[in-house]
Amino acid sequence: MSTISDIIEAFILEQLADTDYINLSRNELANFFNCAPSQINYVLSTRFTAPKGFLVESHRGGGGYIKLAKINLDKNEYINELISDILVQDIEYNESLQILSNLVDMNIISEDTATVLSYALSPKALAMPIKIENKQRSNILKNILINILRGR
Amino acid sequence: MSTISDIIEAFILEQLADTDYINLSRNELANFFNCAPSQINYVLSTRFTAPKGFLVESHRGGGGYIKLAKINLDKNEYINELISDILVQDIEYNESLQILSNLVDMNIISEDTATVLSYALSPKALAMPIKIENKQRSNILKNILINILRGR
DNA sequence: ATAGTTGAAAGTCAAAGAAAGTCAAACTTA
DNA sequence: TAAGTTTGACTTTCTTTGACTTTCAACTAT
Repeated sequence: MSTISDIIEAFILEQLADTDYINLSRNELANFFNCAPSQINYVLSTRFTAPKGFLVESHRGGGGYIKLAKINLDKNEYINELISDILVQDIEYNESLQILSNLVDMNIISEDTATVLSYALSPKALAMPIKIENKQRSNILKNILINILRGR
Repeated sequence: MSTISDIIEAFILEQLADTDYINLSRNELANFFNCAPSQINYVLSTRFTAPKGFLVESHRGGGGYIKLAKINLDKNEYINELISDILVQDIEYNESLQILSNLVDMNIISEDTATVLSYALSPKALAMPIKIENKQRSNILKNILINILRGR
């Protein structure tokens, strides 16, 4: 009935119960649960996604780790909506400016930061031989928001 | 988990805390930390790089040493150097973090802005089916700097 | 003095080791 | 059968180690 993935999920959730983030060792976890290391990736990518309120960050190599953080999804409707509805699509430069200005109005980022971000999201900054500008912009914005949510 | 390299980095940073430069003995350091001498080179070349604001100078032979100095650049000089020398190449995530930390030190951007930018420049934010991540990062940073220069 | 020798540094580079990531095939189960 | 799960081979990234090289200063012998 309950799969290994469910059990691992429960285990991780428990670790996360009274703290904002934890550091995992993929190999140790896999060893502990007697499963393939990639099973951990499977659990993380199916159960600990951004829309569900989690942020995953990792390092490879010696001393590598996986950091798993909770983000506060219910704090702000607008950001939630951005992450799960709006930013799943490609975003034009003008739309992104509108979003930035909203974020400033809501005191989520400062005006200065918005200005710098507008440079970062400009068509020139994202110009590339291959035409994926709007997807990039969307992806960048989404990542900013997810990380901002983690920090509060 | 922190590696030997991290520990050596912290040790060196502490030595540097209240002075502009220090002289290291590679062999003594390696001996102290019980590692291969070349490990010191590894730490220096990955953690004490020019974009992060360090200058390494050394002499071989008897009485040899490694001199490690913090450099303090003039604002505009630094920005110009970044634009014309460093950001003509592709930039790894770690390098970009070093650049951001420098920009904060020099009061070119605020700490908050740097944090948000670190999200925008993270491998995840720039992940795309096509492998142009480092070029994108460089391009975005360059555009930010050009616009900052223009705006003052 | 001058050239050559020696030993004490530091540098280089590639191989080995230690993580985590990817992806598709095989397996389960509703 | 379709969706979700499990596994394992292969890849990528970062760290550690060691063998070999280069440089320099001090010492020797002429």
